Amino acid sequence: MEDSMKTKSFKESEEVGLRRGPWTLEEDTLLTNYILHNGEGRWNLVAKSAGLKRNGKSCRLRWLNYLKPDIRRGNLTPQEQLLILELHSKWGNRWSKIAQYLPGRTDNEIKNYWRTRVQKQARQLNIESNSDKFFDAVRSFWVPRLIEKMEQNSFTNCCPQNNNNKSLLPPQSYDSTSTQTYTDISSQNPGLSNIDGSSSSSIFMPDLTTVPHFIDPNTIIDGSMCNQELGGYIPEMEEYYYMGNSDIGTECHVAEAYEDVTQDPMWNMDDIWQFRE
DNA sequence: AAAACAGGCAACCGCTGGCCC
DNA sequence: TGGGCCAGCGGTTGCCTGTTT
Repeated sequence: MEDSMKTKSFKESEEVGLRRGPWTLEEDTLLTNYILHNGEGRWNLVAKSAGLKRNGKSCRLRWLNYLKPDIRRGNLTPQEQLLILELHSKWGNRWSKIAQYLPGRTDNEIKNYWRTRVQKQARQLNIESNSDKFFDAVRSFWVPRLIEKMEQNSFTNCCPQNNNNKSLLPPQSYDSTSTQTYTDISSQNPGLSNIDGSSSSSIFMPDLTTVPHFIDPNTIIDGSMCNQELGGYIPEMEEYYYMGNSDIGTECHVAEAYEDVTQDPMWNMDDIWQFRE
């Protein structure tokens, strides 16, 4: 960034007495309390009314990326990573659009993930992160390994329960108030037409019938709840979808155990790339 | 133990497009 | 219709923290 521009902006902020840099706990509290009582509204007004010496932009960013109650924290799950890969292949760096399909995740977080993890791996492989070569590497190695992780997760977190009880009762929701349902939207949403495994121009979303490491059909039955995690969120429909297998339960909630694995270092992206060795 | 380095992420920036007057 | 204001977006920076030397 050009120094002169930076200096100018900084001076402008100083001239009107605006704070910059990291937010304090007190500022967070002021902003949160104000929004919870008055709603978001115009951000410049929010900043002023809340008694913050910040500009509206800064308040908006802080709220959307950090303070908003439904923000999810922790590592991205393999499911989320797959979805990001898929959606990025469709839309490129349209972070906010991609974020719409990952509830609780912010565009900033996804962008950071892409730059720090995906592009890092591309660099280490010495290939362009948007090149065909990289896409091939992702399709051939990354996706199967992510799916393998999901499979492990199925056995670790879901299947013991299901082995004891074959019922299709949904696991506990991570948000007990949520009534969001899963729907097979493979035939409903043209923008996601490839998620049912049919042929399409998409290169990332795992084809459940052809990806070599994918769970076998028997596992899908026994671990049906787990495998409904192979999906995403459709903002327009306010619904979750899962990929294919429309014969399994039509309503399901996100497993609580699912939250736990997001904290697990097993989801570290680096070990997914061990094929390099 | 301390310095150097690298990675991750929060926050900032300028640009763009939509809305309103 | 055009100008100003604002929110939202993607790109970039810089700080903090963990790791390595």
